Amino acid sequence: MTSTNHPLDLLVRNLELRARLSQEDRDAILALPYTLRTLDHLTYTIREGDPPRECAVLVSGFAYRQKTTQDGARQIIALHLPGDALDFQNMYLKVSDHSVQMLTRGEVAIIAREELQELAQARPAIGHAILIKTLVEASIFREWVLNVGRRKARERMAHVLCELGSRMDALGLTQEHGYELPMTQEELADALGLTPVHVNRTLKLLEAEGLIMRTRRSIRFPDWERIREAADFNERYLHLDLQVPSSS
Amino acid sequence: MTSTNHPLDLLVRNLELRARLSQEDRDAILALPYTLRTLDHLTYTIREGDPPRECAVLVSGFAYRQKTTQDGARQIIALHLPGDALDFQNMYLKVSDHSVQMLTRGEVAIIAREELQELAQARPAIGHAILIKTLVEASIFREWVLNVGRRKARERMAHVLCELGSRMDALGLTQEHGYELPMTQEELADALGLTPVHVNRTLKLLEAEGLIMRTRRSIRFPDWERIREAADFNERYLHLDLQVPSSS
DNA sequence: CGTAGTGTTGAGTCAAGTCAATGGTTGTGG
DNA sequence: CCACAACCATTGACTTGACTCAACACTACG
Repeated sequence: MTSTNHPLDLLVRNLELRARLSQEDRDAILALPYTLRTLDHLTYTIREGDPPRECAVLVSGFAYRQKTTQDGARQIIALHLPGDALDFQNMYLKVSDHSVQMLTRGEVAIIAREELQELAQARPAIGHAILIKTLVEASIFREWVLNVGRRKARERMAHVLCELGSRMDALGLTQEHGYELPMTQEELADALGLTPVHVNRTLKLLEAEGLIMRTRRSIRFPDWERIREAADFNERYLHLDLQVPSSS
Repeated sequence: MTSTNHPLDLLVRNLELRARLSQEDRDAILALPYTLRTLDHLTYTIREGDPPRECAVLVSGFAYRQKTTQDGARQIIALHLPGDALDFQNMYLKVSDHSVQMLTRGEVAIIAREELQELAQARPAIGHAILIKTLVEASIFREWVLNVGRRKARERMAHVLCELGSRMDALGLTQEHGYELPMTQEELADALGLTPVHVNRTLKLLEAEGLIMRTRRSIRFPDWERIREAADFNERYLHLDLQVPSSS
């Protein structure tokens, strides 16, 4: 199922969605030494408390960021799609403050932290692109604080479904406003700050309202505008366009 | 009340807590052109939807980041202390995805976005320091997702009180584990994803448990270890030490 | 000394959680 | 190919943490 392309191709395309790269920049990224590895569901890429030594780039499959409280409650902080670098948030810090784990089985390209840091320093455009990516990730964290802090279960659920839809769409992973949702209801609960039981009820509610259609793990939106509104979803925070400041 | 020092001194010291700067770096920051301005409570530094043109550095007073839902519910995403740059999160993006507002009256040094960006590019150590600061801010966002998503009101409240205590302590703004809490209960509620009424009850509960002492807006912790435990507070996520990777 | 903004308290309601049982799917090994 | 096991989804009955509404008290400042 691996494409015939270079595994880091997705990363390059992902960075280029947000920042400009020259041909040399692209080539330099593709020239990075890496190890390709297939990871199972639940495999950790990094654990809270560990010093980051490498940066994993998701080639296929999905992953998430996660923190837990003392008494074991888990909160999923972010979801990651193919092409995402999983460790930009960690690799410049001494100790990781959260864990990253595979949401599905998938492939990962592992790059040594120093290699990536040197490249970012040697090629400012790449360093800039990485900065932009981390800033956009931070923006998503902020939206999640709002989502979990101030929206009710129905809107909250609709909101993550919209976010995933938009982000998958930007990567061309959707089929007519529908996609495979690679999460169990328990995982959804941990992303939303709810219980699995309530997630189930909320999904059924959205379904009864005609806002979503479900078959097993696949989600479709019969009317994007309607769910967008129900979710209070505004994709501005995803910063999906090229981040070249309007110079004036 | 302005110190006789350079207004950007606090920023330099703040950056140096996390990254190494040379004397030339320090001087270069202090040589930045800026405008000093006194802002009242609730004045916006930047509004969601606006293009960032400048970066405000907090010289005195407090500020916060904020987003609101369609129906007007507000969530405070982060709190800022003197020395914090309020717009690192925005200034490399085309449009701001959230607002920043003064929590108290205070002074702000305003620097043009391009000036700061050019400096960051010309002096890699400064660029690196800015990157580290944004990464630490992102770490705090993540902890807030966990706090709001998975902790009950009592722990949640205790947790922000601890965070503020720790951060103020790092700046030398506390007196024996106590500090002036510059927020109304309504603002606290918006930071915690609760209602003002419940904030009031939760504060009284913590007080009754002997975990905090209050007089008007001032907070003291009779027993830091006890509240730390009650809050499930681990300051790792604040990355309070110098972020030089353990090379091995 | 009056007024506006905060803080405090009580009573009643509701969204979401808990507990517990039942049903469905998928994958695996006999 | 079937049967079982493990995991996941669904549902109902009940509980609870947090919200709402509403009144009242305090404090600071003009």
